[in-house]
Amino acid sequence: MYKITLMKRNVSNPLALAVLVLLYERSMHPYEMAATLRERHKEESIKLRYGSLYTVIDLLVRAGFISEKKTTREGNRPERTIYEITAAGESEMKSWMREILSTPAKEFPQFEAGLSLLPALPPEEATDVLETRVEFLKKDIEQIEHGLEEAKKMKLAALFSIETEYRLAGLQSELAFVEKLIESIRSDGCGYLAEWKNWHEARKPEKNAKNAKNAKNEKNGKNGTTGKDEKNGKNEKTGKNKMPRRK
Amino acid sequence: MYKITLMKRNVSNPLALAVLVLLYERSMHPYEMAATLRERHKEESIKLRYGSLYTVIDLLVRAGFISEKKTTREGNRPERTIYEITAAGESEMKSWMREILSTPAKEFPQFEAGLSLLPALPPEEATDVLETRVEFLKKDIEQIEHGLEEAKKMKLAALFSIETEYRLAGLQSELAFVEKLIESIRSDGCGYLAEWKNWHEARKPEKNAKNAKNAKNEKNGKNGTTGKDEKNGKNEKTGKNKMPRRK
DNA sequence: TCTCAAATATTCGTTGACGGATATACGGAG
DNA sequence: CTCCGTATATCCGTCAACGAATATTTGAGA
Repeated sequence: MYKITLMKRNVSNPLALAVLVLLYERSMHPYEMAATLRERHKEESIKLRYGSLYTVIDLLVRAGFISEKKTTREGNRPERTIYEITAAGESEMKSWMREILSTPAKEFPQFEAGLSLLPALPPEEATDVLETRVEFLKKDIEQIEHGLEEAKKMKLAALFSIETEYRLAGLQSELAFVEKLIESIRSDGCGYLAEWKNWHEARKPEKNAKNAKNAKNEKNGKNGTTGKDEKNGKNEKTGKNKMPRRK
Repeated sequence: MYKITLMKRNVSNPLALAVLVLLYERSMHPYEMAATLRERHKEESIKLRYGSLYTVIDLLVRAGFISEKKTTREGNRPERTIYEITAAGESEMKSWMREILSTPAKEFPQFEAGLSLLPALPPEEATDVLETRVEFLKKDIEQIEHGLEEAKKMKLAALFSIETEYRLAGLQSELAFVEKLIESIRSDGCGYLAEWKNWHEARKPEKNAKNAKNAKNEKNGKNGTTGKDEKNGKNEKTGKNKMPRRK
C-alpha cells in the first residue's frame, strides 16, 4: 500500500494539479497548458480560466513546485515563459493524486443544498421544478451516451475517458433519485404533505401576521431540536472553526 | 409550469439562499441563523463559516434582499442586529430555489478531476488508491445508513432529511463505479494497460532523458489531438471566457 | 498590400470566501 | 466574590478566483 498523506495544501485548486501533471509530461508555457487541456477535453472535468491559470502557476512557482525554465521568442510570437516541474513538484503531484483518488472530499453540491431547503417551496411547485430537472438530466445523459457511441465508432473507443463514464453514472443515479422523490412527494410517502401545504397556504394571505406565526411554529416543532445531537463532524481537514451549539 | 429564470445572481453563495429561507420563516440575527442551521443539520449540506455568513448578509443587504430590522440588547448579551427579508428578497429566494432544484449546475467534483488525470499514476498504484477509496466509501455509507435507522427508531422517521438520502444514493453509485473501474483496470478492460505501465517504467531510470522523451511521445499520440474537435460547451451560464483552440 | 478577424499570450483590478482575532456575558468552582 | 471556561456575537485582513482588458502575430480575402 502507498502512503497517503492528508495535508493542508498550499495550492489547492485542482487546476494546479493539472499543471503539475502536464509539466510532468513535458515543459511548456501557460498558454500551451490551456491548449493541451482543451485538446484532451479535460476542461470538462477541471475548471479552467485564464485568470486562475496564471494565478496557480505563480503560486506553484512560489511554493517551489515548478520553476521558470526560459523565456523564448519563437517565430515572431509574443514572448513566452516555459515552466518545468521540480523534484518537489513531482512528489507533490504524486501525493496529491493519491489523495484526490483515495479520499472522498466533503463537497457541497448545489442540488443537495436545494434539497435541504426544499420545504421553502410549496409541494406542488417543488414537484414541478423537479420534473424540469428530470428533463434536463435526461437530455444530459442522452448527450453523453451519444458521445460515447460516436467515440466507439471512431475506434478511439475505451477511453473517451473514464471521467465521462463517471459523470454519466452520477447523472443516472441522480435521475433515478429525483424520479423516486417526485413520486414520493406526490403520494405523501413521508406523511407530512398536508402540513407542508398548509404552512404555505397560511402564509399566502400575507396580511395576517398572527396566522403565519402559528403555522410557522408548528413547522419548527417538526424540524427543530430533536434531542439527538452532534455526531461531531471530525471528518473535515481543519477541525477548527467552531460553530454554535444549542443546549 | 413555473417560470424559471436563469440569471447571473449578484449573491451566489448557497449560504445566502439558506439565509433568505431562514428569514422567510422569521426574522433573526446572524448568530441565530448559524445556530438554527446547525440544529437542523443543514450545515452538512450547506457550507457554513462565520466569515462567509457575515459577508453574505452584507451582500444581501446591499442587494436589497434583506434589511436591518433593529438592534437589540436582550438580557445583557452583546448587541445583536436582527434582519428581516424584503419583498425583493422573497421573490429572489423563490426564483433561486426554482433554479437550483430545476437546473443541474456544472460543478467540478475533485474526484472527477482526479480520474481525468489518472494516467499520471502507474496502474498498480492507481488501483491501490482506488481500493482505499472503496473502503472510505463503504464506511461513509454505513454511517449514513446507521443514522437513518436510528432516526427511524426514534420515529422522527421519514425526514432524517431528503438531502441525506440523496448523498447516500450518490455514494452508492460512486462505490459501484469505482469497484467496476478497479476490476476493469486490472483485467485490462480498456486494452492499453501495457502502454500505460511502460510509460511509467520508461520514466523510472530518470537519468536517461532520451528514453523518457520517446515514451512520452507515444503516449501523446494516444491521448493527443484526435481529429474530432469541439462540441462547443454552450451549456455554461456565461458563454464568455474563450479558450485556445488548436487547428 | 492593406485590413480585419482569429489565434496567441499574458496582466491586472475587483471581490467574495474565510481563518482567526476580538469582545462581552454567564455560570459554576473554589 | 473572583476566576475562568464556554457560549454568544461580530469584525477584519488576507488572498485566491476570475472577468475583462491588453498587446502582438498570422492568415485570408478584397
